[in-house]
Parts: sequence; C-alpha cells; structure tokens
Amino acid sequence: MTLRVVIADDEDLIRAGLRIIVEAEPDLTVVGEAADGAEVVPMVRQQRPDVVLMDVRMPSVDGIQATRLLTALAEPPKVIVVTTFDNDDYVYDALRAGASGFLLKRTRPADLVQAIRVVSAGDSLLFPSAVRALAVSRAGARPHPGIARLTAREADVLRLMARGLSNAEIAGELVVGGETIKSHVGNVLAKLNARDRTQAVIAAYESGFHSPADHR
Amino acid sequence: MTLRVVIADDEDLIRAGLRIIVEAEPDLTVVGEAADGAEVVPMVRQQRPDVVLMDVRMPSVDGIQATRLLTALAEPPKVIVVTTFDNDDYVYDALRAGASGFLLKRTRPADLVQAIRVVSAGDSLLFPSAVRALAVSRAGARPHPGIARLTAREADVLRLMARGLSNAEIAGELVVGGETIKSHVGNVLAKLNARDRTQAVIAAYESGFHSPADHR
DNA sequence: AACACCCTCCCCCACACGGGGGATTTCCCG
DNA sequence: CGGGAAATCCCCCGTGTGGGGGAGGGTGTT
Repeated sequence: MTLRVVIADDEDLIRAGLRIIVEAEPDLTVVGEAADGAEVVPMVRQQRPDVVLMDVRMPSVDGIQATRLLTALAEPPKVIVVTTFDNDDYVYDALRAGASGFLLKRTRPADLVQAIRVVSAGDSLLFPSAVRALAVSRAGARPHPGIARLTAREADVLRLMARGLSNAEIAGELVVGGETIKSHVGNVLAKLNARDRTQAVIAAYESGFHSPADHR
Repeated sequence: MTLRVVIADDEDLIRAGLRIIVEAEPDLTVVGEAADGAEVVPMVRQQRPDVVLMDVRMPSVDGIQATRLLTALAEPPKVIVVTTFDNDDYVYDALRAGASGFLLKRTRPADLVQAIRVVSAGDSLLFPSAVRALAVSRAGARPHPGIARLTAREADVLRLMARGLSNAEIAGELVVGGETIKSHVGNVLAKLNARDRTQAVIAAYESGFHSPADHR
C-alpha cells in the first residue's frame, strides 16, 4: 500500500525538490501540490492523502492555520510542518495546531521520508533543534549555571518567587519567618547573579525552572 | 564502539526488563543502575555513560530533577526520560530539564534501542502521544487576556520589564523620563491584573510574550 | 468642535525589597 | 570531635517600586 502525500509550499523550487525526494521512494507518491494554505484544504478534501508536508510561511493562509483546518476535518491527514529555520517559534504553534511532526528543510532526504513513514504509522516526531527550541521555550536559553548551586530551600523559594508570591507570602507558604525568606532570596539573587527578584524569576523561566511539581 | 547506558528506575522489575533489552544489543551495555534520582548523579559522574534511561517517578529526587542535575554536569550524558503514562505532564518538564528524548515504557524494545542510538548520535526524539501531551501542556499557558489590551508603548515597557530592566533603565532605553515609565508600568500592572512587576513578567512569560525577535 | 485615547511628565507617600551586618541550631562529613 | 554548610531568625537602612492623584500635547474619531 502506497502512502499518498500532498505538498504545500509557496516556492516552486521547494515543492519540486520535495516531490523528487518523495517520488524517489517506491512506496510514496505525491497526489497533489498547493502553493498556498487556501489551496491545500480543498485539495486534501479531494485527494485524501495520508500525509501533508506543510510549509509554515505561505501567502494568505499560512501553514499553521492550514494545519488547524486540516486537522479539523473528519478524516484528517497527518501533517508534517516543514520550516527553514531551526530557531523557529512556529514549532509550538504547529504542534498545537495538530501537526504530527515538525522538521527542517535542511533535513536529509532519508530522514524526510523516514518521517513520512513514521507519522503515517501513527507516531509523532520532531527533529533535533526543533525539540531543543521547544524545550527551551523561545529564547536561546540554557539553564542558568547558578541554578544548580541552589540549596533545596533556596530552590523552594525561587519556585514560589516564580509564581509571583511576595516574601511575606512565601514565608506563609513555607511556614517560616519573613526574615528567613529575605535571607534565602538574598542568596538566590547572589547565586543567580540577579539584581532583583524579577531578574531571578526571569532566570528561572529561561532555565525552565518554574514549578515542575504543581498541578491544581 | 559500544554505547554505555545507565538505568534509573525505582522498580527492580522495570530495571531488569530494561537491562535485558539493552544488553541484548551487542553494541549497548549497561554500566550502572540506580533506584533513585539521588543515586544516579554520583553514578553518572563515575561511570560517564553515553545515555541514561530515566524514570520520572522516583523517591526523594525525581527523574526530572535528576535530569536537571545531569545536564548541568560538565560532560552531560544524553537523557531519555521514560514514563508509564502517555498523558503525562512531565514531557514538557523533562525536555526543559534537558532531556534528549521522552518515551513510554510500553514502547517496543526495538524502538527503545533505536531511541538510544538516535539520541547518542546527537539527535532528539519523542514518541507518540508524548508530542501530543507536549502540545497540550504548552497549550495550558494561553495568553493573558489583558496583554491584548496593552497599548504599543505599554507593550514596549513590558517587553523590557521581562528582560529584567529597572524603571530607570527602561526610561533610558526608550529615551523618555522616568516618571513616564512609572505611568506605563502602572497601566501594565492594572491591565494584567498584576500586583507587582514580577507578576507582570510572569504573565508575559506564560503568554509567550517575551521578545520573539531579539537576540544579542 | 468635542471627545477619547495615548504618551508624556509631575508630586506625594507608604512599604516591600534588597544590601549590610550578625546569631543560632541542626546536621552531615571528614 | 571539629569544621562547614544549611536553615532559621534578627536589626538597620536606603531606595526602588507602586498607588494616588493631576496636567499638558498629540492624534484620530465621531
């Protein structure tokens, strides 16, 4: 059984390149091309492909919105969002829109076809820097070195700071005196090299530190 | 060259199962097991494995925190976080903690060893519902309603607040008087329903507001 | 013209915050 | 046992911050 693929990209060159890669595989076939997000929906409705390769940046209706529309269909195809830049903010949006995969245009052909097979099998995947970008949120932010040097208590305090609590509130939450919190906060600021609590909270967010363990 | 693996899981049965799967591969070898997040760090420090299979739920120090500690090491191993449930909230936290991969315990052995090879090669990967959980969990952080009501200037100010600048610094950056900034900040706080600048910055981060387009 | 809104700047004031010290107990580790 | 780190609490003090007002100039809408 061959996998039916639709390619959506506004650049003819890219479409051609993708088509060649896909058609080179015996079990894959391109059943349609769209140059715009507006074209892709009726095309999918008609062709019922297994997988759609979707460019992010397209005129009128962009790839994200198009993905949203496609996944809202009765029998939605799997959508793999393809983009040029690895520090792309669209990763997150793409996934929320219902995309099954996200990868870069510079991905090797072998990986691309691999991705098509994987998502069509029901799995999802992301590639390298996509995951990193997502995990790290949006900024180019690796964990702040100082965070590892926080003591348990200091980490508690930072966590609560990152939830917007005042010193007094934190004191209440941790059932200790207000002066104690001031101490801890001071230490946290020093270790994180932050001037004030706002900078500390920013560091916490940039490091993906904020409250790993509270759901309510 | 064989890949060195450390297994961290509090359940003996799971550890045994994982070990069997891993050891079955000629190019993989288990160089250590840990029953707790607290054990895994010194073990990794000593064994210097290429990959760590990390359970999420463990006594004292959980898998996320342990991952955080491991990726903070000088030569961090790749960490693959393993969990039981697919609707797990930990996906996102795991990735932010620096994990290279995330997969389910019910993953087929072949996929597991495949994952080990992939991450050790420098790639990242996620499996099935992990991605979905990721997208959803991230969706929990929808934009604060108030943010849309900010004026252009107020948005500028919030952006700079979210970079840790003081009012005086913001004033310098925007080339206006300090009193002006106080005004804007006050308006921002009101619109975001924030008590202080820290809460405003948190709202900004939660909304994915922070400067999509500035790196330096 | 009148109005609304935004941006700009100003004054007064209370207080939470952060920096500078120091003191105590507990507990772990060598 | 002694040293050290962590956690707790205390005092003093300067100031950045935020709340309460108000006022002027600009722009666009009605």
